[in-house]
Amino acid sequence: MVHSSFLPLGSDTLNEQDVIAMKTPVRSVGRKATITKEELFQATLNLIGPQKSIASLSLREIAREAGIAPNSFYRHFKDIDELAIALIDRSGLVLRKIIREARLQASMQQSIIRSSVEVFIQQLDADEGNLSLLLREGYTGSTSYKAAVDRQLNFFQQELQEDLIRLEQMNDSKISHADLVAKAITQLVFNMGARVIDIPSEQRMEVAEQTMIMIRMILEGARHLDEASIR
Amino acid sequence: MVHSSFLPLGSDTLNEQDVIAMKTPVRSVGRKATITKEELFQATLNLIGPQKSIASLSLREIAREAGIAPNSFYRHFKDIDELAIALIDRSGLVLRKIIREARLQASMQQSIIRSSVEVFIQQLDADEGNLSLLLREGYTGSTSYKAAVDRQLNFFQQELQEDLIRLEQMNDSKISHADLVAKAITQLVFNMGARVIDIPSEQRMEVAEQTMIMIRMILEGARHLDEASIR
DNA sequence: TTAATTATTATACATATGTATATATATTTG
DNA sequence: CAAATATATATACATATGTATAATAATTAA
Repeated sequence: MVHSSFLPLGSDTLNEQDVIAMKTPVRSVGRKATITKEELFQATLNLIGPQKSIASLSLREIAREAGIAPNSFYRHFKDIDELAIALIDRSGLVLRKIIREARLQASMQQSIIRSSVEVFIQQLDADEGNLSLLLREGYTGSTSYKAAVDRQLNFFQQELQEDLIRLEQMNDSKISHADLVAKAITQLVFNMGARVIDIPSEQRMEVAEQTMIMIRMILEGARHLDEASIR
Repeated sequence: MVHSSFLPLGSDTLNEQDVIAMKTPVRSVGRKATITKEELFQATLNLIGPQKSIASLSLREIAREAGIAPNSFYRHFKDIDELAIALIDRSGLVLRKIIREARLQASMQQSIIRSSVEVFIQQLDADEGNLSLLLREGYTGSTSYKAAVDRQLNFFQQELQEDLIRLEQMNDSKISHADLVAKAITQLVFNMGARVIDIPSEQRMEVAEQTMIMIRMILEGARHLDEASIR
């Protein structure tokens, strides 16, 4: 728990507890020791969710959650947009961890499909904040948000493409349009993530299974595409 | 239905007449003659865009754009959420027109792929407001927004599935998992729409071509999936 | 230590918001 | 045509927001 300050600033409307706490201030009136960017990130992650995008947050809201004065925000970010983009980049790191873990499992001769999808969903539980942020802001958000998300998705896609080529070579088969295959799979997986994010875990696996079948279709299709007539 | 019965709110599900009936507003001195729901829809569509979701709009903003007093809003909708859901449903109509047109072209023995994707993009130009709304609110927005969008996407998916089955029968081939094929295609097409929405027309066609290849992969894959070993 | 610098908070203000209440004006009804 | 009703506007208010300015406390430099 990083965001909690010593003051009950959480709500605007004071309750009895707050009033009592004010009689014996545990914190010096002047100032909090230090504010880290990470605290502001965490506060933001606490506030956003499947329902609430970054754009819908106010500066004061974030400051309140972080337990700092509104103006202190400016010492760290120019405005919320600047924080948002930094946060998106940060979430991209989480994502790359996922693909790397998936790659590890895939190179263990397991299915790259299963590992990708399952690790993705797994991670969704563990670190919901980061991932949901990425998923959402890719569709909403300003142009610069989208660009930031796109940058991160490209990492995912790129590493996936390399895996695909490597695995196909091992299997002595060859797929056409490896780039598009990687792109399509990325889209489907992220779409899955977006839809799965606010449903209970049990139902998630069903969606995951469906997604795996879709991915199998794409892979099989890519293998047979040359032979197929173009209509 | 929760609406008070004396209000001329019509039905929740809009028909095509409602959409077409866009009256030009007549301004009188003291007061506006009548405010139609359609005017509020239009005002909202004017305000939102690739950058701005419904959730980010204020009631006063919409009223201002519609040229009415803030309080007049309440005569037509309980709050912005109610308007948003009605607007999503309305946009679904546009969508269904698209799939119908695509189906028409497909039954002309043209490729269902090409017609689906091209008509979709075409429509994106003609009626950007409606469609982008649907695309965006499906990922952002409250749970009820998502549900509303989902409802509309299911129409698309359902009709597509029927087309697929019919076309495959005509070709004497058979695909497995027709439902998943329809779902995957729907996802890819909508994803395409979301990405394409704020880029110039020339570049759109490239993304469209890519999407068509992806769809071909899925179709080919579905045809060969039975034979393929499940790994 | 003391002075200088930096980070944080306090106060303040113009502006925007949702909505309650009251009033005015169309439209419908008798 | 007038009364009744439905519908739009005007006014008002409590509250929230971004941010400018000033004051204060912690940290660093001297």
